[in-house]
This record gives sequence, structure tokens and C-alpha cells, in this order.
Amino acid sequence: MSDLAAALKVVGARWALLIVEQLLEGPKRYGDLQRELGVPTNMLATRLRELEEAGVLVRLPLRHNTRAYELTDRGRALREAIVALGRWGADER
Amino acid sequence: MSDLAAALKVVGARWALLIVEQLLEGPKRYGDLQRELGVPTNMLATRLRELEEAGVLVRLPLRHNTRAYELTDRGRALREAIVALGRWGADER
DNA sequence: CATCGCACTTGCATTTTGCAAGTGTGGCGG
DNA sequence: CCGCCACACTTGCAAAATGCAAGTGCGATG
Repeated sequence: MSDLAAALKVVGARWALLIVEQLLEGPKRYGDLQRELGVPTNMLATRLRELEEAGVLVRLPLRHNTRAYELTDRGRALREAIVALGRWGADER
Repeated sequence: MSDLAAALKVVGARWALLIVEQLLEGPKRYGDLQRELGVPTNMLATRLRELEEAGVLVRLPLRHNTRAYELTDRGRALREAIVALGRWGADER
């Protein structure tokens, strides 16, 4: 399996890269991600769990039943790829 | 919709980026892609159609019922993003 | 003129994604 | 103390995407 295939195993699922893109701006809460991305709530929950297991992000508890999601170093390392893809997408007109 | 989301609309489907990665090496035939990627044949046919419609690649006829798939400039412009993602995936160990 | 390789298509099972409604928990006003 | 609210999910089910296996069409080749 190529390196690209390995990457896509982790961030190739729908919404995954979009979630990471949002978190590049800084830690955010579940509801923020939901509102900003318009992602279905069960998908968001599933992706956050997978991305946490993959070491891309961590949950950090704020107050009682509020927590924030923050990228790890590994997650932040996706910036270059996300920027490159974003630039390519911007030329889509 | 963000630039990233626009990009993922085109190359976010399963196998799409892997197909483009293969074609970065040069034009290839259907059977080559199938063997090298292990992609199901109906998915390959679907993706190639979509990527052609999106202007990422073109079919070029060789002999009777053989043709090659070749990236357009727009397709080749994905190299940077693919390399970046590949590098990230390579650190996956 | 039967057979082969190549590029697909088709039918159906499985998996993933999406929608809508419900659950649990702690804080807060009365 | 009690009902209500915000937040972060979970659950049940429908729809769409993906995968598997077998079949199709069509020139070249023997």
C-alpha cells in the first residue's frame, strides 16, 4: 500500500479533512464544528472518535459537559496537504 | 463552501486520488490501473468517467478497443497535494 | 469462424452516510 | 428541591456509495 493510501485510510473518509481544516484555526467545540460544517451529528461523532484514535486530535474537557477538540502535532502536520488541496479547489472555476 | 470542500467534491471519492497518483507517472490503460490499485472494476469505470467530466483526465484512443488515460494540466496540478498527503501518510508508523 | 484480450456493464450484497428523534448530565432560575 | 435548558452525544432507520462476481461487445488473431 502506498503512502497516499495510508494517509487516506486515516483522513480519506467524508468530512475528516474538513474537520481538521476547522481545527487548524484552533480548538473548537462539538457544536461549533457542527454549525460551521453542516455535518450530520452522528457522522461528526464518529469522525471525531476515529480521528482521536488515529492520534490526529485530542478531546480536552472544559466545563461539566463541554469539551474542546484540539489537533495534535500529527494533526497539525496535515496543514500543508490541506492548503495544497484547498488551492487546487480554489481554481475550480 | 470552502475551497477544500470544492476540491473534495471532485477528488474526495474513494480511489479518486489513488487513480490520479498512478497517472502522475504517465498515461496508463484501464487494466494497468486495475492491477496496480486493486480497485473494483465498476468503481474504476465510474471514477474515470467522473474524473474525465471534471476535466482531470482525458481518454486517448490507442488501438481498436484499447485506450489510455492521461492527466490534463488540471489533473497534474494535483501533484503538490498528493505529494503532501503522501508524505504525511509515510509518517504513519 | 471460433477464441482471446481489453474495456467495460449489470445485478445484487454490504457498508457508509444522512436524517430525525431521543438520551444523559450538570448548571441555573424560581 | 424542581423543572428547564444547553451541550454532547446515541439510536433507529432510509438512502446512497462501494464491492463482488459474472456477463457483454468488439476488433484482432490463429
